Amino acid sequence: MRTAEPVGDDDGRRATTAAWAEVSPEAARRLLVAAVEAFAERGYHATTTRDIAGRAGMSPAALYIHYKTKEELLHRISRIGHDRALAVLRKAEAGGGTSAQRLADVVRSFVRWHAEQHTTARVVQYELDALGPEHRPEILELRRQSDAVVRRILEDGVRDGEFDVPDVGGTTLAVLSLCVDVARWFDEAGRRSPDEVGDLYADLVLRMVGARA
Amino acid sequence: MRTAEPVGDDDGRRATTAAWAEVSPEAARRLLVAAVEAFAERGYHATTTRDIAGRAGMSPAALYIHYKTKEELLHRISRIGHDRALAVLRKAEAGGGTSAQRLADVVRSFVRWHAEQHTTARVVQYELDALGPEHRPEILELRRQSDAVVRRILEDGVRDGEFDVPDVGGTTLAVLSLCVDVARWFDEAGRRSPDEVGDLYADLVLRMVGARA
DNA sequence: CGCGAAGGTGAGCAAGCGCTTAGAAGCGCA
DNA sequence: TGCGCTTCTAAGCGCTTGCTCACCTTCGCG
Repeated sequence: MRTAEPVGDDDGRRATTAAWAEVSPEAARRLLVAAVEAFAERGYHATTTRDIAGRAGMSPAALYIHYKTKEELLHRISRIGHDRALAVLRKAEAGGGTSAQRLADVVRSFVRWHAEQHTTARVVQYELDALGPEHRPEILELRRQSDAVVRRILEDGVRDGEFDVPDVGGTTLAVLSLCVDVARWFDEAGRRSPDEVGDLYADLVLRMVGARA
Repeated sequence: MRTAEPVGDDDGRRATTAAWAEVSPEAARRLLVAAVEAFAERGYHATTTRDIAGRAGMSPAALYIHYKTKEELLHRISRIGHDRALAVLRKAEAGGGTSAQRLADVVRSFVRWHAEQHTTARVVQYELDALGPEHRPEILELRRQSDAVVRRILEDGVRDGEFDVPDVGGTTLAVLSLCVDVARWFDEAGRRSPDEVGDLYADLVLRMVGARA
């Protein structure tokens, strides 16, 4: 049940704002954060430019000083969000260790990111279709690189005998689908913290690939 | 500009149309099938009533003879779709056998349904937020009943020692999330058939709960 | 055959949409 | 102080949206 109507200044909002600290100038950042929240809450198509500007405390016209179109906002969000998610994956992959350790690290941090940044992640992962045809391929390429990270680790694990995975392609799909979908259902008012979900999912995925716990 | 022909009459369309055979009169069914396809393709908010009517080969006004609003269409689709998904789950659960067998059957048939009816499932599972406040609770209740089926089997399996599941609630969430998300990525032109995905996922889930294969 | 109900249409309304424009307000700098 | 640049606003344009309305068919039935 929701307590405060608009957008409470709770942890979620702070986390969202902090994550976009690099965007400047400040007005552009405020608009972008407002857009992330609105898109995540209602979806891209159900969000109006007036709503975004209103959340940022500005007039509707102000939006067009910093962004050419509403779709450019979505593209910027998508681009930065995917970059961040991919960076999280790659950092975990580079941590080293056995295939099982790397897989667990990757899943744990990827899931934690999707839980902590579930507002951003929801936009990034579920509003892809709203991107224009000139921006979509770029984002799809980033997604393919995320797939490749997971697939690589699964292949490593199979090769060195750590994993028992009959269908590497299908399992890659399943693992990523599982992780990404966290953004849809995660609720920061719920019982589980991002860390807990990350640990749980790392364990579940290790079991899926037949690694020894 | 507009070709009177709706979308391609491929397998997907036939499966979708057949699934709604019970809806009558025929014009109402055609509109509903058109709405399912449009909502799945573009999302509820990006779909116009003119688009729906056009796909059904009718004028925009005809829609309002059979449905009061665009939202009523979504509600009807959501209601029937959730009923169907729940029926699939319950039938598999009632099949009997060990906890592991019941879980495998449930996952296999639930996933197969989400793959075969991925057009309907996409609407049912991902356009929930577009429902009005008077319809949403009814649909959420159906979803809770789906959760309960999976949770029940996990609890049974833990009780009789077949499963090793430290966090039943979290694992229930993960299993359902995994199955439901099939609707998002499944592509009937892709490499895997609904049966194959169902088998793969049943296996993955058995591993997740630590059941002996 | 005449008739009323049911199912369909073309035209169009009010509201809301993304986006633009004219001009005001604040700022650093001569 | 006055100038030019950036930032922001009030007003509103052209268009699309969900939906309605007056009217036209079609058809079962006395």
